[in-house]
Amino acid sequence: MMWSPPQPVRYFWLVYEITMQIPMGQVATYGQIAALIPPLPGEDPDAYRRLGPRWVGTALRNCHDKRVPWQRVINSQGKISLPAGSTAAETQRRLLEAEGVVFTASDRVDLKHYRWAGPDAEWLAANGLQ
DNA sequence: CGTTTGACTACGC
DNA sequence: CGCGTAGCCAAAC
Repeated sequence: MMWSPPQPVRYFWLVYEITMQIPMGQVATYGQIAALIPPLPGEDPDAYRRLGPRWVGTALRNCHDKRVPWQRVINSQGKISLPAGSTAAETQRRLLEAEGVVFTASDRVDLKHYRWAGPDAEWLAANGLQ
């Protein structure tokens, strides 16, 4: 990868764990997931804020675990971030539509309607977050 | 050694 | 809503 978080393994693992919490038919943004992962003591909070969303994308790009519903993670504009027109992007859209997610005429998902509210406090506590 | 490039965002018009 | 811009940073060219 071109750049990586201070502790790639921990970061990637958390991205996968969090993504697996997203319910079918709902979506989350890269930034939304990044915001759930706090820097460890001594790590640069600023770097997490600036680069977190990128790291989430990198983590999902490198994910080979089929249990992870990577298709439910899209960008802050409600659009698919994979290269437009690519087979990968088409696959993501097809998977989401199969879950009931509707795309607008501008190939966008209405985040107001489909955005995941985030993990509940119980899950966060059980995973040492917040 | 300068430029391009990524599964990102926020912001301006 | 569509586009451009800036911030970002290390690897690949």
